[in-house]
Amino acid sequence: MAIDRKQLIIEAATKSFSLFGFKATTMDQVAKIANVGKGTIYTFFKNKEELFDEIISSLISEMKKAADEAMDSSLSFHEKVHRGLYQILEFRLKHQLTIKLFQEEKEMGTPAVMEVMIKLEDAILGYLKEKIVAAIEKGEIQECNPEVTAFIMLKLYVALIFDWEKRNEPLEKEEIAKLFEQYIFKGLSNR
Amino acid sequence: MAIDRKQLIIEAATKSFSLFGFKATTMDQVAKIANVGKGTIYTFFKNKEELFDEIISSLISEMKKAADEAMDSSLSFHEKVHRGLYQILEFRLKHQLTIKLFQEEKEMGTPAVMEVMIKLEDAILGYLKEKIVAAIEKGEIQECNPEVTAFIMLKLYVALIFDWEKRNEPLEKEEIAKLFEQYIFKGLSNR
DNA sequence: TAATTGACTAAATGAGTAATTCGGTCATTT
DNA sequence: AAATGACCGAATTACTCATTTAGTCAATTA
Repeated sequence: MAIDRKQLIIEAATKSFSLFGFKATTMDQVAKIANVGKGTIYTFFKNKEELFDEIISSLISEMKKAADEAMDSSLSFHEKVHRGLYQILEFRLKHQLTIKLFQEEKEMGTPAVMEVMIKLEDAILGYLKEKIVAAIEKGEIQECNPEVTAFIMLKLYVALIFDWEKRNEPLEKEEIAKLFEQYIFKGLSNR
Repeated sequence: MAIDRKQLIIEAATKSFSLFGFKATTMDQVAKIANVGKGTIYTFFKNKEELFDEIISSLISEMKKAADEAMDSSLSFHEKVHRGLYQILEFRLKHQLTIKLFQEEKEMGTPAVMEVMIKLEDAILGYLKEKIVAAIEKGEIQECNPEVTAFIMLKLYVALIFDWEKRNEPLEKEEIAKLFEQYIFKGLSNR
């Protein structure tokens, strides 16, 4: 069988997006890295954005897989959410592509990138929401609005992992888990 | 007594910063609005940034005053924090200057504005921290790290008031209070 | 003849630069 | 002594034009 040109293109584009970002990646460059004529790219993808989208979709799948693997059905809901969310946010910190895109979103506000970041956040929120709905059904947690709860959990994590670090010493993974438990799962009150 | 030129300048600058932002406000413009020679501004303020700073300092005082007034010593800690924080964040939504600066920070990243926004956040966090320390001493809430707790409370509020609205129907004041109570003060857990 | 290619085009970009604007000063005026 | 605005160098902006880029399509290849 001949070489899988589509796969070559995806790999080349992923490499280039990770290295230079979306805007600074040219289709000529992708074609060259993939050892493929530029026209060939357009037989598989309608345009640059669609190529980008396909790459992001696999990224989202990878994230879900990583989160699922970090969970263990024997764990409490609280531990599950903590490990899953932490895994997803670690992903952001470790994978070149997500780092580059995060930076490009902030610094240049490239529209295609902004769009894709919203998609990414939606995927995380949807994933979380599923877990929350299941936990309510199983009676593991109180009745609550799953949408708002997913939103609060994600924001709290992002704040603790990314925002806190901007002005303070980073928090340890265990500290974050403890804070998460203390606030979301126990509450501060004395009564 | 002759007209208070310093006050005129402050008022003119506040108006212009509110209307056009920091960067787009020129000292000539401020002088013209204040009906004052440009040189006069420099007898009261070292430079444009110092003028800006003085305006922000009064803004912070105003915020503190508004928050204090919204609290009532007969209220529970939870109600106090909710009302105080809500007041402060309402302030942001209602006052032209804070709206403009918030926008300028995001869209243009003007250095002087970024600096001032950090100062503003620090003021809010410091204020919150004080209230938390007092509440721990009085036994109204559990032992906790006041810095982190203030940070979490502010982030949660900002998320619920500003970020949630970006993609969903705004939450009512009462809903926010309820969510705040449910998560920070009671916790989600069933155990 | 179906898949692949790269020269080509119109549109977008950005480097270079000329012109303008701005923050801050200070000699003059009030 | 206080206030002013013309003035200055630095910074920003507006503009131009050469280059680059996404996407097309006629020619080529297998």
